[in-house]
Amino acid sequence: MPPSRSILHVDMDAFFVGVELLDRPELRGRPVVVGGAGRRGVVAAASYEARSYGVFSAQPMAVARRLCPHAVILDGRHDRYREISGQVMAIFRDVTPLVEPLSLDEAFLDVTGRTRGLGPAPQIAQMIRDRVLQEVGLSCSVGVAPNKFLAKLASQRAKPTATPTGPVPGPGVLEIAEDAALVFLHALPVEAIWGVGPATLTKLQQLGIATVADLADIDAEVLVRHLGRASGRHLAALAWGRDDRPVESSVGAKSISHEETFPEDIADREVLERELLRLADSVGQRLRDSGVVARTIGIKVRFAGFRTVTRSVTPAAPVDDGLLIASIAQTLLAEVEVAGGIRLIGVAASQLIDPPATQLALDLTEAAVGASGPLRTSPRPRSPELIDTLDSIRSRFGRSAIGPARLAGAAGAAASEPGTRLWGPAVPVDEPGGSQI
DNA sequence: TCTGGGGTCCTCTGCCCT
DNA sequence: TCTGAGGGCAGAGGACCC
Repeated sequence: MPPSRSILHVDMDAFFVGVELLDRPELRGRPVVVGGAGRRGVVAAASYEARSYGVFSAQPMAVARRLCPHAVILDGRHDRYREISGQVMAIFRDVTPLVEPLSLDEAFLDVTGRTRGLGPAPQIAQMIRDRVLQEVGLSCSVGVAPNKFLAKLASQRAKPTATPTGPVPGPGVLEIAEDAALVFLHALPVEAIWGVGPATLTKLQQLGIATVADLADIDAEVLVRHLGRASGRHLAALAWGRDDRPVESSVGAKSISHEETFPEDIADREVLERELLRLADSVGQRLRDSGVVARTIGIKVRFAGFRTVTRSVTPAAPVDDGLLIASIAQTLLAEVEVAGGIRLIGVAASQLIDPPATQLALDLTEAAVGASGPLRTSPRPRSPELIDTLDSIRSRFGRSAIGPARLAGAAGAAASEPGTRLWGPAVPVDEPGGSQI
């Protein structure tokens, strides 16, 4: 029997909205929605006042507007959220070094080794809540349990709830003790389990499974047959509250990607290639900022009818130069029929590794050819010194200070910076072009 | 109503090599 | 020389999360 652990799951309450209210306190108490304001935008976060009207995350913004016409709708400011998230994570790391961020607004903490000095885990949880409120000005909810799965369920139960008459505060801290876990767990609907989405739910319902208790009763091999080996075994264990995954404090990114939904579908290949160049440039910049190179480059294309395809290739040498990534992406796009219109395009770098000791991809064209044949457009190799110089100009004057000449003067979606529009296309705006390479 | 952006993980298939 | 089994890897796509 392994020794019992004390795991916390800390989840910020309506984080993006909370950050906006820090900067605009006059909006407190009003329904506030953060997300893409354009025709194809979706809701990224809603205040509990807005949720009382039926607004929720991932909902199309058009629906949110109809449900709550008087809501204040704000565009997201990702840099600001990242900054505040850094302050919150610093508090967590002050409590324990074992912090595993899941996203900007939530993290697992293993406080097993801190209970002797700081008191029982629920007391540590309350201390964290108090500190986040006092030092950052935001509220959060904390789940306390012997493992990650139960801690996450607990934090969801600790949160405020939205009711038709307005928000109702939650307990803030909720502990699921080991001996009470099964009673709590088996009463839940099966979709409460982390990892059971619409597709898995349908399969489980076909097996007559509606609650976690039903799931616990069924033979694990039946689950494996219907859901696959990994998912089947994992769900069978979770149904009994078993989850021995450790809190991992140093998990590096496994892929870096940028994608963009256009305000209108695009069938012009030249425009799409320009978009790929812009996205690839950003991906390359982030790879270099992270000090990694990518073994695999892929594109994602979503057609007008919402069908999505991906294409990827592993070149002979790893890459981190935006121009080269763009060439690879454009080669992949050449295999895709775009005449019917494209609503989304994306570039992804995966299989991230440390840069090789020797300078990578000096012959860039050869590196990119790899297994996939010749590039559609062969980039002129850029020296590491040139790339370093460009990076330092951007670091000093901003990302838009300098960029590929092909992007200069591009309007609308093609002119904005990937990563700045998070929740759908905005209304196209004129932006000044930066310097050119 | 009409579906974002950035991720992770898993499964399946086909290919290559032994 | 041919054939089949099995492992490893790449590529594509699905599902899920926040």
